[in-house]
Amino acid sequence: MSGDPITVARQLLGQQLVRVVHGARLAGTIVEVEAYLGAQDRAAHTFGGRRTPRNESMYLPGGHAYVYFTYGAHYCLNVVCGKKDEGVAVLIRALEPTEGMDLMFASRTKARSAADLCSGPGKLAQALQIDRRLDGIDLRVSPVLFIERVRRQPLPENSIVISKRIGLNPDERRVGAWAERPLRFFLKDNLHVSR
DNA sequence: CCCGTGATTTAT
DNA sequence: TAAATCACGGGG
Repeated sequence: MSGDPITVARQLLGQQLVRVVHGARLAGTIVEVEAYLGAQDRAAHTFGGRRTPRNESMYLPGGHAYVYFTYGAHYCLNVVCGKKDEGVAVLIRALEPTEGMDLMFASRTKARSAADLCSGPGKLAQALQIDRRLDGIDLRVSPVLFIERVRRQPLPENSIVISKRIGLNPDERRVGAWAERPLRFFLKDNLHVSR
């Protein structure tokens, strides 16, 4: 959870994201992530060192949570990595649910199957009851949201697929060619990846 | 394919 | 103060 965001992104694949609500565990295996590279990254919230009330927690030291609200409806969870004030993070885009699926279905009334539960950043936030109240928490000490390192080694290279990041607009002058950069990592053939 | 959604950011 | 943006999801 500290280090460069591409390395951290790959290390996060295959680990468990755990949320505890009223003593119950909701958890899933991380199957899709995206790296955001900070000031140089024209698609990152911290591009050019921009600092606003919304993105302030993205400048915290590695291991903290950056949770933001977007499109009037959805929360997205990032794992901040790197050092204080670097503004780099990994967006958690999808999980394969492993624990507390009954509670996830209760939070996500639109979900028709297990694959609908956490197959997108907004979906997993809803399934795990993640909102702005968790913005800025330290994932390494929090009892309500944390990562369990169930794998010691990164997954084999041939089980990971790399692509451009989702949802970025290349026509937007600010983003430009950064929309095409290969900074999305997901598990090959996994049914819980978004789209 | 299109559209709602509203907080947040950016332009006047 | 006003306008534009948006690391999305759901419905046709």
